[in-house]
Amino acid sequence: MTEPAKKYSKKEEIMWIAADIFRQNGYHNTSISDLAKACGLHNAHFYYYFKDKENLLEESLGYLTNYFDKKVFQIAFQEGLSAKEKGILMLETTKKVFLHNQGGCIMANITLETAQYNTRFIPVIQNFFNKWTEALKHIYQEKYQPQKAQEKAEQAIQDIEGGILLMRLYRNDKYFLNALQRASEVLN
Amino acid sequence: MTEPAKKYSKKEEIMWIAADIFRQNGYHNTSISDLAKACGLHNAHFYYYFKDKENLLEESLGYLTNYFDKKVFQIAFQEGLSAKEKGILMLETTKKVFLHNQGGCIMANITLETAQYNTRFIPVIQNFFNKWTEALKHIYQEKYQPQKAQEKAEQAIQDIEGGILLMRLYRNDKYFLNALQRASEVLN
DNA sequence: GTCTATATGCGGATAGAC
DNA sequence: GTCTATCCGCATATAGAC
Repeated sequence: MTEPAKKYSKKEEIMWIAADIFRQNGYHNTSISDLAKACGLHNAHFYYYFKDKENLLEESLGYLTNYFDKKVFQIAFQEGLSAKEKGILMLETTKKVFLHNQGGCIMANITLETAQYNTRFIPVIQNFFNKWTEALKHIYQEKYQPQKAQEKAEQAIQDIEGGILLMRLYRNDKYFLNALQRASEVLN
Repeated sequence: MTEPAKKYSKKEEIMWIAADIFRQNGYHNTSISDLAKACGLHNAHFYYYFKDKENLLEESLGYLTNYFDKKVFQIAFQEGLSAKEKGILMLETTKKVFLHNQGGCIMANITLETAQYNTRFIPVIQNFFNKWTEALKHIYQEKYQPQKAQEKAEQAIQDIEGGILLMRLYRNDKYFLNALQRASEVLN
């Protein structure tokens, strides 16, 4: 979640910054002008890269899912580490990512803000949570049967997302950190 | 969460309906016109009851917290029931309330949509979660020490709120229902 | 690829008649 | 208390010059 070093395309840089603004201010409360200011672009120039505002967010969410997959979820499938080590490493990375820049999870935010009347973002966000669940499940499977590992993974993700909610509401990390702790204790 | 029978004031009826629209469509994506249509009022008439849109939501959230407290959270403090009975009754009521009308929790939605840049709704939503936590903690205390009961209550609420998120994302109740199940198993 | 100008509509909110 | 009319600003998006 820190700014990408160069070698990234202009479009990728825009998606990166846009995702951060959307996460903090919400979809409907973020204007093209807000994004333009943050990106150092003129309003109209967004429509050169993206068809419209929805498409911009949609592509940003996909880009971010890719980032999470490479930087976080893939840890679960690394060779040469024990389940406990992979769990701790992945949850430690999860912690850094969700605490970045005042914290929060754009996937959860967008889901709760729009899911009821707009299905456009649903598939890409489902893809994010599918990958996350698969990763945790894979780790938990070294200790539990597949069905049980799946349940534990879902429970951990729910606990973490609920923790992020309370963290933002009470401006206190503990709820989120406790959830991470519990997710790693599953492997004890 | 079903419509209130009459004997409620016009203002209460408005808050009730408005909360439902806000929950489904989000704060910024709900216009005064949307609310007016749903309430059978003219746009301008809202400003007779409420100072502005923010005040309308703020009062609605307070009204709803009151409703939850009376109908759900107070179950924890009823006389003549065992902890297990109170837990099951309270969680069963929780289930009905959050599954109503396509489901979702307006407190979580508004927090994630606005908490980063608008502190106005924070106190009333904190009050909601405080009351919920106190209620669950009180039930769990018949089996756990206060500190442990507090942790279990927070964990249950996080699990439930994360479950509501996944329920809405995947259009599948199971995540939410599993969380309720786990919250009641704490008492086994 | 980048910028200026602008179309067009809807948002929240108010004034004031009845 | 209720309704009509309306102000004003900002939103998304496009046209088109350079």
